Amino acid sequence: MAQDTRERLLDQAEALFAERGFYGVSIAAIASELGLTKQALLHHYGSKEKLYGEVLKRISSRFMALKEQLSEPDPVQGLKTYFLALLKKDQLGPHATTVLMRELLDNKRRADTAGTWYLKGFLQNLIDQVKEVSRWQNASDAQILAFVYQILGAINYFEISQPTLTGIFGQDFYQHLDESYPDQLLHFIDVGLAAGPPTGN
Amino acid sequence: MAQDTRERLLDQAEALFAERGFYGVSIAAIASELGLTKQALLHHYGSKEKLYGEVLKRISSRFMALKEQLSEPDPVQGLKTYFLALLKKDQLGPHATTVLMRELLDNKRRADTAGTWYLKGFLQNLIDQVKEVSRWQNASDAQILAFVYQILGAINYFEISQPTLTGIFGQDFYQHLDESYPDQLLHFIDVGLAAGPPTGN
DNA sequence: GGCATAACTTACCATATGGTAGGGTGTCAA
DNA sequence: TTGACACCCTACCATATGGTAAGTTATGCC
Repeated sequence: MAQDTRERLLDQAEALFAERGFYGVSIAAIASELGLTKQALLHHYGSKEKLYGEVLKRISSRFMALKEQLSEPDPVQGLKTYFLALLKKDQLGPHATTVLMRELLDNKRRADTAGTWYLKGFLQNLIDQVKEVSRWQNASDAQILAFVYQILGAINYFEISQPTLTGIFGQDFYQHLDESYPDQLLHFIDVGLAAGPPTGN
Repeated sequence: MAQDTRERLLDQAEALFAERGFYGVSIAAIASELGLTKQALLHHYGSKEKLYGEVLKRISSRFMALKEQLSEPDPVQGLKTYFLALLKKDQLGPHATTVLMRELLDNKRRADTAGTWYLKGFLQNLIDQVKEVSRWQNASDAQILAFVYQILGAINYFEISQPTLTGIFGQDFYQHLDESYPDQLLHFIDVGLAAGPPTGN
């Protein structure tokens, strides 16, 4: 039961941090959602910062677990399943990318590298995988990273735009867009990989 | 002079909202940066919410002004200059995209459509422009929007990742990456436009 | 049974925050 | 000169917030 409460607090924290950001949520609000007082939360996690750290830690461990998606015979196929796993939120939970996006935004101020260590491995995995693709074998790391970042941006930016896009174009259109987006993404991964890095012509 | 103070407050507000987010900044902090008290700010803008609204308003007007970039004889070239203008922050100011990204994140909760009206025109412009490209004439709006969103994501996600990427890979590598990114982006716009929307094969 | 410890609770506090009220000063038009 | 107004300030306030202190209850071990 105790472990259960700890975990449920972490779940709530992740959801609320994603929705409102670190400063937009009070620890009282998180605890209250489970019918507890903030002191229960402080008992388990010590401080708001530590709680937030635990949230990040759990998310990054989920990210690391994604690595196995890359182990496919065809490197292109590996990348595609990997990015698809990022787009679908099954393995990361619905709030992971949002929390990370906020973390990127706040990182300028925070300036601690605590939350970035796992990102390094994450990006390095992707870079190495792209290097397996024949057209990219002679590409520089910067070129590869730029390509990877374009895909990541396409995934994450679309993700956080959902409410806004729904508001603008209506729910039906968004649903249609959401359903076709994975194919669109895979298409452009294919095209991008096949085209290779830019040549200075 | 009065107008000057108003504008400087708005500038400061934009910068600080971008850095720390709406809840991360106090109006006292904004005013203090100019050697004023928060009451000076309240005198000019009434409330924190209204100030934030003015910040958004000014940013969106800058966005609208970008539209003229599209009026080039070649639609592909028009898109390229347009996206390039988004990537370089000359015309939008250094904080515009960051503020908008935060706004997208908070939009779920805010759920007001106040900040989205200009986005509709903005996206519609892009959609119409892509339709001018021969390979895309028969594409659905959803397909086009998906493509546009991939580019927008590539631009904006990269933008907010700067501090993190610098932390991970070092300043030199980031600078190199940053310099080559525009070409990378243009390359993949070219490739993506030339490839056309995905065909169901 | 006794006792430590986990898992909470109610009080309490210092601080920060957005906003109100009202005063002072300069400017400018009548 | 005087009145109005813009501009900005010093109080002041209610509320929210993160965190401490200390007490209560349950649980599990000896």
